[in-house]
Amino acid sequence: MAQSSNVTPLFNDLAKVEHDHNIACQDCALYRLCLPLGLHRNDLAELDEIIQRSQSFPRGHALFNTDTSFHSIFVVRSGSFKTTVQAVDGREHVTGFYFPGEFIGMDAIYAKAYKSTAKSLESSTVCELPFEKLQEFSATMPQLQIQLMSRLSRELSGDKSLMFLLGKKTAEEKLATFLLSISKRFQDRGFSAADFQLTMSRGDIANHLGLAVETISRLFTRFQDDGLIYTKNKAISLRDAERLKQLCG
Amino acid sequence: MAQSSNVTPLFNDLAKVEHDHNIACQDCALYRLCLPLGLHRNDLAELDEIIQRSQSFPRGHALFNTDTSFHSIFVVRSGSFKTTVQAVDGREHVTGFYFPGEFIGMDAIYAKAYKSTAKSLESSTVCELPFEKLQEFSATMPQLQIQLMSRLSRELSGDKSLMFLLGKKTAEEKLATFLLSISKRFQDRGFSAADFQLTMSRGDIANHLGLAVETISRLFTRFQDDGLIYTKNKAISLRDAERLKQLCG
DNA sequence: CGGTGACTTGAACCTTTTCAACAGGCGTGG
DNA sequence: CCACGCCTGTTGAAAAGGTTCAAGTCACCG
Repeated sequence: MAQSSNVTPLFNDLAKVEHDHNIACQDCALYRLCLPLGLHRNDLAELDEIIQRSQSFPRGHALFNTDTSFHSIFVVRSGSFKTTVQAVDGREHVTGFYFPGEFIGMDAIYAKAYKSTAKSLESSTVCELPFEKLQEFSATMPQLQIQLMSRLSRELSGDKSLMFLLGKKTAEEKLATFLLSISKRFQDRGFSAADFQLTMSRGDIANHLGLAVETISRLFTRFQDDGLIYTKNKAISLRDAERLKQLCG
Repeated sequence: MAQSSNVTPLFNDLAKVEHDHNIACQDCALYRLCLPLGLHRNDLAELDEIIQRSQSFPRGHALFNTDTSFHSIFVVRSGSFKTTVQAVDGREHVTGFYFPGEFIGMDAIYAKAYKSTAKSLESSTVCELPFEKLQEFSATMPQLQIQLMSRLSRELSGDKSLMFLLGKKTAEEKLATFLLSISKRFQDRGFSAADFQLTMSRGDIANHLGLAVETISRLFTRFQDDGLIYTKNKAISLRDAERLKQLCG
């Protein structure tokens, strides 16, 4: 288990990502979740050329921050990341968590500057997509363009849900929603929906959900006492996803 | 003052929008804020053809809801809108307010279905952009494509800030931030940054900021007592924008 | 094995919500 | 044009959900 901590991948292919830094898009286990989906074979080969596959970053590595000049958007290849925005007074908000196949840095496109910071939560790798070239390619690959817009739109839609969560949900509903969201994303990636590692700290979860760490801690305890989940440090098992769903509000 | 309630436009041109439903993009006062910015003259003329300019909607008109089938994204031409997302239990969150030149419905692109509802806050008009055609055009107009991505990206970035606001700011900071944001947007549109009409209700503001109506009401009173603002029903004057800015956190 | 940071637990506190009552605008219809 | 009624907004008092503070435990890493 080199870079991704999440137990045994159900798709054998997914293991490949961990070991080969230079695997091509068409052979990548993430293909069906990733940008190239729907591209013609030739186009894909071309796109493949411009993608820069990173070496493994250690936990806590900053992919970019607000001082980094904007040239690329990133796709998580293995591991996981968090993004944060900061206020002048130092307060920080965790705006999202990102897993393999998910895009980071799209909110930087319009200003051509990163407005946020991205940090790895564990040993991780990314595919770097130089934005200029991506845009050039889009001009001749309508499918690529559609994919990019689609990605942006999906994140937008997710953020609206997150706004609802932050603005309207109770602590209990927030955590239940969060756990199921993570579960779903692991499942989509061929991992168990019930048992997984929370790669982020309790502090990160609390921050992301607009709660205090203590509240998260208490909720974990209560959920466990109620037989909804079982936690042991970073590991978590969803014991009653159905009841958890009902708690989402 | 037919459709837009916001006092006297500083740009004379802006008044035109109010009266001529079929004004072309290149003659539109919103041009510099809108999608066509940067398009070549010929391309613009082509784009112009596919844009459907709406008649005036009354206050409370639903531009779309989750049952509407997705065909178009919209640009506000005059007036203002709010978008909301709903939970199964009926709870609703106001995810944003939209003013002339701003885009509505971009979060629907990826699923080809509206996940939210858009309602006019006053008598308003929109430009409807059929999405299929927009995508066709984008294939041959790189500038259009860039504009669309840019718009999506900007909204994304704004939503991250909103998440920070909802998750980390106090009631006071939330309202101060909100007022300055609205002020800025009016200013960008050639209206006074200091004096304007809040076209949305206190309830909408409260909901959007994740607060109770009573809290908003109390804050308005307090801000007024402190000489920061002056309110009379929907009308508001920012008396001390500097101090307001310091309250934003 | 020891130290440091992450997590947990308890208790007091506080900001915001909820409940309740009232005032004020606005639109409708007489 | 005024009166009525309803919805929106305001204000006060009580309640609560979550935070903060404080202390202690636990896991991980050098």
